[in-house]
Amino acid sequence: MSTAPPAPGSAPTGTPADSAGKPAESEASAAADAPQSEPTARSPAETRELVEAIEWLFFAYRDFTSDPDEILHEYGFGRAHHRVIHFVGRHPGITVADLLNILRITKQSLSRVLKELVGQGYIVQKTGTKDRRQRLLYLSDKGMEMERRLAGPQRERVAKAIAAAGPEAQKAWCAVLAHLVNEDDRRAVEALISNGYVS
Amino acid sequence: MSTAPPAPGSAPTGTPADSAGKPAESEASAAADAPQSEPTARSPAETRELVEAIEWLFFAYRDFTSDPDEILHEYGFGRAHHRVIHFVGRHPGITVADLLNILRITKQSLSRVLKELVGQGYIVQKTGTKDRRQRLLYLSDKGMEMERRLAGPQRERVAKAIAAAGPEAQKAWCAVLAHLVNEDDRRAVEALISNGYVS
DNA sequence: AATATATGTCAACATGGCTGACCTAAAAAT
DNA sequence: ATTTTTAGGTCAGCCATGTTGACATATATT
Repeated sequence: MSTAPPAPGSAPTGTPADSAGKPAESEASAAADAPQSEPTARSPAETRELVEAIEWLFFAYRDFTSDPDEILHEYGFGRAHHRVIHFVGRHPGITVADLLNILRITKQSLSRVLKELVGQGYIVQKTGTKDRRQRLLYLSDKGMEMERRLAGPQRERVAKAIAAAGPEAQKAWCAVLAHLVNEDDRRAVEALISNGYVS
Repeated sequence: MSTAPPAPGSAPTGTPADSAGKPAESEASAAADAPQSEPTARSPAETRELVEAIEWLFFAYRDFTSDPDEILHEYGFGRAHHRVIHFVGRHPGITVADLLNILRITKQSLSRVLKELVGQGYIVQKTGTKDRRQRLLYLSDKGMEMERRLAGPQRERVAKAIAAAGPEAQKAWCAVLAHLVNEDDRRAVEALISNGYVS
């Protein structure tokens, strides 16, 4: 997706996210005000590599989201729409509550884009059978076509990047990404991602 | 930084970006409308791994940007401020034009946050010596302290993720990230990142 | 029958993108 | 020396997409 997760970080939307900067933090640094665990001591070299890794993430995310953003513009949509289209596409029949949990936005924000997508026929809603309060969400044919257009260039970009980085890069890449996710959420996200290949 | 690159992808402030979704694209897929190169044919298994990698990036970015976002809130700032603070911190004396090129936003947008940061004493400006039209940007002591507070938790997160993924993960991780950046910009970004460790 | 849940909706507001027009001072070109 | 270009700023307004709070409805659950 071309999203920069909500405001969290943005940045490049996404809005890619923001990173960190600067030299060898004197002890005073991060512990200054936050009730967090003391920052692990690191050598200047380690700090430097860390800062560089963070900046690469910023720039990578900035460009990663640029392809879909352009396409979305043709439709008059934004990143928020892409996120919804993506997750509905990957989890046909997903509920509004699940979507809210994934996107970490308010129902009012979701409502706005969802209304547009349903109104213009990209997403269809069906009343849940087990629980009739639920609105199960599906892509229409039109929605699937848009989803494919959005996904195409982004997958191409990621595929090339992984290929260029060598054969074993994919596992390492995903492992780091997984460990960037909050520990509390990691198992749930993993379940979501691996069971998501519905059809 | 907690940015989600501009809208591009958007999100957690690191705004996280949007990803892609869905099953084994029938040939028609991404080439449908875009004048791009034909999407490389991929097996369902390859597609699946690709989609999963993209989703991990979304969730990783979402959480990656969450730490600074909270701290920024204390100051009454947003991700946009973090991005500026970060790059000024890492490139003392950076010009407005360079910053615009990195952030890929308009000068009016940058102006808004820069004005606040300068007004509240987090950033100081000096007139360029070679070219007196330039305003060279530096963090004040106050700005450096904020920068350290913002960077701390984010570095901690990345350091732990890399450590958890194994020793050689860092190189692979950065290699993939570098190749996600637009090819045209890659060399410039690399130069920026590696010469950035100024002090 | 009472309560809790899933979802929707109205209204108002904040942030941070954007465009367009226009201004100044300094550098570079003629 | 005059003109043009460049670095930067500024005003005004718009748009996308977050937020909070209050309230409504239908269905499940107790």
